[in-house]
Amino acid sequence: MQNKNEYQNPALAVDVVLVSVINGEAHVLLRQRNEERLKGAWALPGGILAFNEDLNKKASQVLKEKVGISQEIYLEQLHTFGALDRDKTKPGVRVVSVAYLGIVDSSKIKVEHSDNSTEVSWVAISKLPGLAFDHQEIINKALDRVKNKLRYSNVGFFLVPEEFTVPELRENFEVLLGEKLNPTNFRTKLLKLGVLDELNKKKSIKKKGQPAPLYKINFKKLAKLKNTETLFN
Amino acid sequence: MQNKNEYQNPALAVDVVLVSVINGEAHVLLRQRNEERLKGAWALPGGILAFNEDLNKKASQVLKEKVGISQEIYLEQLHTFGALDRDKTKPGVRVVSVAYLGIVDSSKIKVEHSDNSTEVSWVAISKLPGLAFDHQEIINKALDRVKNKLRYSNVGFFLVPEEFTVPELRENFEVLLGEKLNPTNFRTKLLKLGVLDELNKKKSIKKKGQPAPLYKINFKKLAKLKNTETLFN
DNA sequence: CAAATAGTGTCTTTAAGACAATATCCT
DNA sequence: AGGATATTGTCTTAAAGACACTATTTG
Repeated sequence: MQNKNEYQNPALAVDVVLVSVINGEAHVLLRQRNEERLKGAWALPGGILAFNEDLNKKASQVLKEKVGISQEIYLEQLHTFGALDRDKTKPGVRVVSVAYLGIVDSSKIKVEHSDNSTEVSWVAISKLPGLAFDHQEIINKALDRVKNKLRYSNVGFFLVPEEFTVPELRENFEVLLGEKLNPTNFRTKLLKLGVLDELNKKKSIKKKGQPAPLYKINFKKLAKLKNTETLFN
Repeated sequence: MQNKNEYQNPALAVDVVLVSVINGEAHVLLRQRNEERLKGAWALPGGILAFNEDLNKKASQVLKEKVGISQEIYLEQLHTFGALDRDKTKPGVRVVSVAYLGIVDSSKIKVEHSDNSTEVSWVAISKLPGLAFDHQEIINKALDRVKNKLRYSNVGFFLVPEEFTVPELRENFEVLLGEKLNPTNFRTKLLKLGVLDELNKKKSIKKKGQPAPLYKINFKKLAKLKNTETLFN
């Protein structure tokens, strides 16, 4: 009955892992499926690539359609998952997933319920429910990638709102890297990069102690940095 | 009952970029296609993923089937290419390619003609012919990845034969990075990594000057290195 | 012995890391 | 004032880079 499989192509899905730090913990954006298949299960926003859809455009389109995000955000291709058993609930079905990683500040992101999602929500990494398919594995890979990229690139700047303080940014790094960073040295290196414009305002994040000055990223200067000019390298 | 749309999924190909340094220049392994489609064109070794084939196993299988390589080599997933126009010669055809990157020492690799390849050959980057599909773009991405990974990982060790000299390894780095490295400092850092066993033999690569001592990689020690312990970081 | 290549030791410069001192805000 | 948080400056240590010097081979 399934010998048609020989010449049938696997379906191609695009799944997106949006990562953000909220209240001192890493979160990812999940939706509760409203499709027939695995209805009610929590999963990454994703969709099947149609025959005439461009792969690179699909990720942002998935975000728009499934979770109502129409803003431009930082997205990069993460990895393609094609294990035979990645859908353990239905062995005959074959979907290969091209996963994308997005790094955002959740407060910038306006999420809307689409009728296609029962529920959309930022979920803390420590409180992830059982996820559909191999989405847990995809998330693990995404967090791993973030951790590495924070060290040898400047994607970390996408984690903070337009106006932010140095301790705020540092805390985001600490959360995702899983280690404390020396506040003094972090600050020194950050400012030496020369991509921050100081605003004449201050903000007290913790509601105690000295408020920290607010900065804004100078994206023109950021774009001019070489590959090797990062916070850590 | 199968949904008709499932038959309209794009085909999934796996293409492999094997990179090696030969005579002081970066090379990639190419084959001349003997398939009906684009017969005679130079292309990366690749194949279509069957419905019941595991993605991760496909890359090494492609190498075996298309260019007769049955050895275990270092392979990692590179990127998935899914532009609508990646096959410019036949707009109706849709193939999404999952590209893999392999880093090898070509002298270790035994290539065999399969009846499915007219010709198989290591081709210098500077002498690449026009390639099928978007394979030039895939190669560019591969070389870029190698360049980056040499700086923050230890994949460089896969470039040299079992027994090699420090200047040999350094030259491979220089070629792929596109810049000269200070011999003294390269050597110092390399030996400080502590993953080389010195053999009691010497070898004169250039047939002139003082012969350099031969080393062997201690893979046990190499495996124990942390992510952050690399030649450059 | 001269030319070529490899390796060693040293010095300078730069970055990383630790830490004490000072500043600012809140209650 | 006292606690909490932030920034500044300094000191120490480690790594990176430059370079002169020595060693070993070939012709």
